[in-house]
Amino acid sequence: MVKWKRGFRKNVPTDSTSIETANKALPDQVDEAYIVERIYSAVMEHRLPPAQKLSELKLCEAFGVGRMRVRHALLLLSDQGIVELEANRGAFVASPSPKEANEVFDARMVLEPAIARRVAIETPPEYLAMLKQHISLEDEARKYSRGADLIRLSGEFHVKVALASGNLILRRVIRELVTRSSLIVGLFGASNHMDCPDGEHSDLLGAIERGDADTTASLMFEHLRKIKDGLDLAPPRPKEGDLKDILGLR
Amino acid sequence: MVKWKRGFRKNVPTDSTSIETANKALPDQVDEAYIVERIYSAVMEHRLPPAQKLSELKLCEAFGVGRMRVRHALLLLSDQGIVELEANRGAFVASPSPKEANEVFDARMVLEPAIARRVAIETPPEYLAMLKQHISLEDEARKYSRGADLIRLSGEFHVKVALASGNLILRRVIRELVTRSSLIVGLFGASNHMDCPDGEHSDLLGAIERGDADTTASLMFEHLRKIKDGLDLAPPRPKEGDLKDILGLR
DNA sequence: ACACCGAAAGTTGTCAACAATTTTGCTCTA
DNA sequence: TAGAGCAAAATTGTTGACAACTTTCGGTGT
Repeated sequence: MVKWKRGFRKNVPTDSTSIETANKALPDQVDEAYIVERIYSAVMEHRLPPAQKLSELKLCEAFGVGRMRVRHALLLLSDQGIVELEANRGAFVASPSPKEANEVFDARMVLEPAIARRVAIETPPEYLAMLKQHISLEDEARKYSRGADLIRLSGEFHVKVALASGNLILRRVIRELVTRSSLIVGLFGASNHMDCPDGEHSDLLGAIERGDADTTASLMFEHLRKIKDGLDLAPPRPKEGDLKDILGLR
Repeated sequence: MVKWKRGFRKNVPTDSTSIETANKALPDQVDEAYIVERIYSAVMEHRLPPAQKLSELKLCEAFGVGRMRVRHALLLLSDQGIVELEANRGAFVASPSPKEANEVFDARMVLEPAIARRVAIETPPEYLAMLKQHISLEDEARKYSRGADLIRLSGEFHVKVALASGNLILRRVIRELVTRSSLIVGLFGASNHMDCPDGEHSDLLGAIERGDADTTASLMFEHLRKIKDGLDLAPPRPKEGDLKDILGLR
């Protein structure tokens, strides 16, 4: 994310653990980019639910870092729509409104087909191999019903397609949208897990390998439409105060 | 940019003046978004040249703000590639390498035709009017040879096209790329100002009005290609140390 | 004159204390 | 018991001082 060209950051030895549950050893250097990265991941894996409070203190302890680092990371995340800041109240995982959800998928349906088309037209072979390998990872996760992995992999596939364009800017844009989509699916996803349609990624890769640009683009478009249609965006999310409606009182 | 939901930071007219020289009355309350906005504008108008040092102290004085605000703004800008941070050395207006320049235009040539196509297919009429008015502004600037305005307007046109999709996410993405393009044109622009070809924006708008999606997309693509071809990206910018080569010594 | 070295000045990075605001919990009253 | 009001606790926002690092400048020796 943010790179310091000549940065040396001192060690922060801590065996403190995770944001929530996972326990990976912390790297020697924890900078904003790392914190952003971890929160990204946690959102992608539906481990951080929308509207989750992200307390500065707890994040400081979790990462073994001063408050400044955490605040910087949260500022960056808020700029990308992953986190919402409320003055004097703190940071919360974003909780997109149906309107915003629409906007995100709308944007994806415009951008991703174009990117996929471009990838179909010209892909460095190493990226093709990467995509193939990714599909097999997805298959494996599906085979053994590793749901959490499947969710993450489903999103990552789209990021990797963008990466296969060889253009890191495109990757960054899509990554941001995919992460927000993950929140959206968590919020509005219907019970029947239509969010990761079985063979579609594989079909897409097939079209890319054949160099069939038009098919690739339209497969991507339909794929996204299907995901979006699987959501339940109709009823505007209750603002606070509509609780009575929700609970059927009144 | 960053929004506080319950913060009363009065927001401010975001019109363009310079950071350094022009003196518009500062708004009552200056927040990060305002600073970011102003630096954006200054870059768009080629008033902040690439590699320009952005000293914290000077920015603090210019905006009449504490160091924290300035640092937050710089962090956000660096995340968007407008500013580069070097540890212990400070912030500089980004100075894209030819490779990065390629990447930016590459991304634009993938994304913008897709967005323009979408706009051609379906545009709310108020946005059409906005685009028309913008073109007349450009014409006027050209007529009276107001070069600085023309540069800014040329870039803004692309942002407004994205805005005409009605999708603020798309607008944001394009705005970021256009701003970086402005830096790139400043760095690599050939002397003959091919950067803002005369009638092309007008042609584009024509195709949009006709609802001719394919033509719109291809006009946009060619337009960008023309701009990119007008750049001189061939010789990798000298890294420090290659001075001897440049001067023909050795 | 030139290169090298070191101290001083200037700039950025970090931390801790303080101020402002929200949230929590308690008490009192109807 | 429910609710309003108030004080305490907790959390966030801000400021200023200090540490770390870079750059500049002047002196020294060759």
